[in-house]
Amino acid sequence: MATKPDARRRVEAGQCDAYDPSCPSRPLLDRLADKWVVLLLSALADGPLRYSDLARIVGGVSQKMLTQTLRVMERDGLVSRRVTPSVPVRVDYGLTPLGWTLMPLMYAVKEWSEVHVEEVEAARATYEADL
Amino acid sequence: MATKPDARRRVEAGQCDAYDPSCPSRPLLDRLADKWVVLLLSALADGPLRYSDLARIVGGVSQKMLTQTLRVMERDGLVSRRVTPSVPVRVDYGLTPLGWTLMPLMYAVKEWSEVHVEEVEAARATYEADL
DNA sequence: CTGGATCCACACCGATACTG
DNA sequence: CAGTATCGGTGTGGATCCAG
Repeated sequence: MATKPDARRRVEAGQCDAYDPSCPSRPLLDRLADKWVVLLLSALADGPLRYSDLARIVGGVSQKMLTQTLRVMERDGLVSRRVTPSVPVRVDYGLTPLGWTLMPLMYAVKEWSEVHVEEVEAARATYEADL
Repeated sequence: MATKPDARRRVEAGQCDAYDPSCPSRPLLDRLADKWVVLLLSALADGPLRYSDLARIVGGVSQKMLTQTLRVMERDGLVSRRVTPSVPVRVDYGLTPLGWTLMPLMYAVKEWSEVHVEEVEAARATYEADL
């Protein structure tokens, strides 16, 4: 718990600003602002899931994007990967403590799109009509 | 205020699910899960801003992406665009009531990346080391 | 079952030049 | 000031095949 106060101090001191393209938080934000990251973190909200479960829950995701996104999230310390060396092999993905702090935000974005999609569609229809 | 209860009912009934690629909320989520959307909505948290202000605050954004992203957000009913026909012309962008409900979520994501960037960098270093 | 590897079309996006 | 238009490199991402 030594890095969080430091980071918070840097943020308050304006030393870490996602508005600044040279700040490390910018590429991080770029990785997080991703459709699959939002859906995968949301899917893991209720506990660890197997690779095939994630592929089933998150519809339309290709094997490539599923594996690729999980790798990046694992690399960033958001999800943990546990391999059970059975035959066939079994792999479970779960949220790390760090990923657990991000999940609610992503879940909120997913829910927002579900709840407000009709309002957005209506706005789009109005915009088209006024064209 | 008639659409919101309907939408919420549809969500609770499972008729609107971002996990389903054929649900309209999926392409919406895809548009929202964007670096520039997060930064622009966050930038408008303190009130309307001019085009040039947004370009200055959100570093590294090209004219093309700035205009394009603002157009999509306007079309989706997230931001309002008000033109003052002076010379030279002045354009102000602000959050709509709908955009105002989304802004806190995006702002939270931006702040998360700023606060936790060091932890993520540390996780990445560990991942590289274990390779 | 859980990927890794490859190919390739396409969309994205930055740079640049130009305009009311 | 606030865009529009266009071009071209680059990366994304789906499909497919293969492997442990």
